[in-house]
Amino acid sequence: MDKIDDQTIKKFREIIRKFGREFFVQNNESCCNGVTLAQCHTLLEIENKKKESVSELAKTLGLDKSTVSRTIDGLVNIGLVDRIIPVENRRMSELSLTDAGKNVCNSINCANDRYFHEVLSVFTDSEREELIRLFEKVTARMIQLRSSCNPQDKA
Amino acid sequence: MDKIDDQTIKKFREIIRKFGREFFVQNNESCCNGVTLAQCHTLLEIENKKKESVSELAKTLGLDKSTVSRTIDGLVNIGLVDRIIPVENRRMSELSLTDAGKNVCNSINCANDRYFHEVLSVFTDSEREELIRLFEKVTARMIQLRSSCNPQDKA
DNA sequence: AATAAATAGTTGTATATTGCAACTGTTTTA
DNA sequence: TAAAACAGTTGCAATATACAACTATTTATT
Repeated sequence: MDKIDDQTIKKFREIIRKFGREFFVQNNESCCNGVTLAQCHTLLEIENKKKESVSELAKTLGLDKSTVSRTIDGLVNIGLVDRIIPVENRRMSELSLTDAGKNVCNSINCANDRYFHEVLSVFTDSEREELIRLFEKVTARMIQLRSSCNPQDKA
Repeated sequence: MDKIDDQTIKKFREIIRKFGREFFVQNNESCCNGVTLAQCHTLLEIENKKKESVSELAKTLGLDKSTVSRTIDGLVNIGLVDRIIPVENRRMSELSLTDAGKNVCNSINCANDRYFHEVLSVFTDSEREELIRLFEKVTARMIQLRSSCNPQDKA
C-alpha cells in the first residue's frame, strides 16, 4: 500500500460527502415518476440484472429482505414487476420487469440523462472520459471492500 | 454547450448510480457512532459551516424544516448541539457543536478517513489528484444546477 | 429414506423518518 | 400601526425500515 497524504484523504472525504448530499437531493427530486424512491431503486436494479431474487436485491441495495419483499409487493400490485416462481426451485422468486415497468425505467433514465447531460456539459471530452474511468475504479474498489468485510454476507 | 455522445451519458448515469448505491450502503454501515444517520449528516453539516440555522440546514440537506427541527431537538437533548437564539434576531436559532458534538464528529471523520484510505490505496498519486479535482467540478456543477432550478428556493 | 439443517421469502410488530399543514412568535414592510 | 413575510415548532399521517418469528422448500446428514 502507498503512503497517502492525510490532507488528500481529508479533502477526498469532504468532497465525497458534499457530492453524496447533492446526489441524494437530486435523487429525491428527480426520481419519482409516480413511484417512490425505494421503488425506483428496486426497478432500476431489476432492469440492470434482468432477473433478480429478493435476497440478491436486498444484498445489492443494502436493505433487509423483508423491506425488499414489501417493496416488490407494491411494484407487483401496480403492475410494474412480475414475480414468478421457477419450477426448478420453488422457494425462490424470480423478479422481472413488465412492459409497464420497462417504460417507467426508460422515463426515469431519460430524465436522468437530461440532467447528467447538463452536468457534463461543462467538462471536456477527455475530462468526461477520465471522470468515468475514475468513478468506475472507485466504485469497484468500494464494492471489493464491502464484500471483503462481509465474507459470508455477515450472516 | 458541447455535443456529448449519448453513450457517454448512459455510461455516466450507470456508473454514478452504482456508486450512489454503494455510497449509501457504506454510509449506513459506518456512520453510527451512537447517532442516527440523519443526526450524523446534521452534525457534519454544522461542523462544516460552524454556525447554521434550521432553514439553511434544511436547504442544504434537502429536507423539510420540520424534519430538521426535530433532528436538532434530538441532538440538543443528547448534548451534541447548542441552540442559541441571537439577541439581534430572536426568531432565528443559531446552531453550533458542543465539545461532545465535536468529539463525535471527529470520531466519525476518523472512521471515514480510515475507509477512504483503503479506497484510495489502489490509486496512484496523480489519479487521486485528478479524482478529487473532477469530483469537485462535478459537485460544483450539481450545486449550480440545483440553485438555478430553484432560484428562490422553490418557495 | 427419514430427519435435521439451511435457505428463500413473508408477515407481525415496533420504531423512526419524513413531509405537509397549521400554528406561534418575530421582524420587516407598507 | 397594520399587514406581510419569515423562522421555527407541533400535530398528524404516511412511509420506510429492521428484527424476529413464521411457512414452505431444498439440501445435507445419519
